Amino acid sequence: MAAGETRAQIVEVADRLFYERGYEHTSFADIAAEVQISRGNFYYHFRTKDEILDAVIRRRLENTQAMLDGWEDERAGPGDRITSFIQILIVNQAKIMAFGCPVGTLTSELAKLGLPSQAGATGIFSLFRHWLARQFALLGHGAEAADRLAMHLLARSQGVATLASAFHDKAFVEAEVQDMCAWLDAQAPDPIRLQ
Amino acid sequence: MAAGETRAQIVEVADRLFYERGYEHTSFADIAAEVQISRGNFYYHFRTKDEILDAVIRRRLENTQAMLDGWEDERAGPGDRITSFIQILIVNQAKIMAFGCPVGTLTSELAKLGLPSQAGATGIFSLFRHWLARQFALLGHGAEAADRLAMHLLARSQGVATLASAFHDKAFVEAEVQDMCAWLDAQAPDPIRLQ
DNA sequence: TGAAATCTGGGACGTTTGTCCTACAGATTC
DNA sequence: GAATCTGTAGGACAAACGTCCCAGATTTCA
Repeated sequence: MAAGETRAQIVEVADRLFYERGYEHTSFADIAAEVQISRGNFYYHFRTKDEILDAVIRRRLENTQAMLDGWEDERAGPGDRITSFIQILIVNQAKIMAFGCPVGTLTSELAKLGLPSQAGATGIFSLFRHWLARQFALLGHGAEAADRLAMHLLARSQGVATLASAFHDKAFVEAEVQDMCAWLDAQAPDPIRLQ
Repeated sequence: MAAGETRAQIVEVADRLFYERGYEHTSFADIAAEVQISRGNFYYHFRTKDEILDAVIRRRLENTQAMLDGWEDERAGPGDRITSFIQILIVNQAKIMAFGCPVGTLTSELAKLGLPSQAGATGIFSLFRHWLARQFALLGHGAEAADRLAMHLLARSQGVATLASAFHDKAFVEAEVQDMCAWLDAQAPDPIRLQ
């Protein structure tokens, strides 16, 4: 098999398992079994668990950045782009109700484990934060206000994800998404609303 | 030592360690070391890890109920009581910034582990949910609207806790708390506001 | 073609995990 | 005072963990 291919498969499976089972509760053997390689081969690509975690976080950073860039290309107005962010809760509803938000739950777990990779996981949050802040700035808000709005929206979506996985309540998620969209509509400071 | 005393100490330490390190990352040996008892003695009181988890969840249910009951006695109006709930984020700020919300992070972890105790952890959320809903009902909202408001506020505080532990941003927590209090002020449906 | 580099499989290591057993100390009861 | 019950200590167990080594298979390239 090609050089990077096995490695990429490992990272992809690890990414999924870390999300579904948690980092600590996922073992080398679990990942190797799903990729269908031996533990020895695994060790050739990743020598420690921290290395896999770093690779997974890097992968998530790249995927997140790509998703945000994609929205920036597809969606004409900043309001529509922010709406795309809010709609993640609908698009990924099934997974979120089962396992929570991938970013939030990983960050929480790493915070308790006290691993240095915690900073990387927070970095994924930062991508969303700064991207959202930029969109709010495009809506006409000053830098400080835009960041506050970004953090506010990020917090709300995190809260919805947490309660969604606790109560498995689809109607609650939909109501909150609608509420966030309505809130967004009210955040255009100038009379020219979302174009 | 008296019968229940050692047992109570075990549950108390386990409660703290499950919060600070996570359930999975806390071992029998960790708890026994902090209580300063032998693993053998530990086994006399709790035969499996699930038993400790159940005891910890029961303890949290009781403590939470006691806290809510206390607010019901101390605080005259439902608005003040809800404010007490929001203020948890300020009172427990240091711990929340370090380890997140005890309820939210435990629920997330158990959801990934697929343990049957997950229902118990969600029960702690339910205590807050129904207590908050009752307060909103006392403010004059119908049962359905009161529950929606309760879930909304619960979600917001969860989101703030998650981002607080990710970014360690004290100012953000304070701004969100202020915002939630302002939001609460606007939720009195009749002209007679919080008394 | 043959040597070198890359990739893979299978097993081994020391440690830690949850779980369990047994022996003993102190109190309680008859 | 003997017998019983309750609480404690310390060690033993198999399994799983992260980590590591090494002998081949495969590919690369001179």
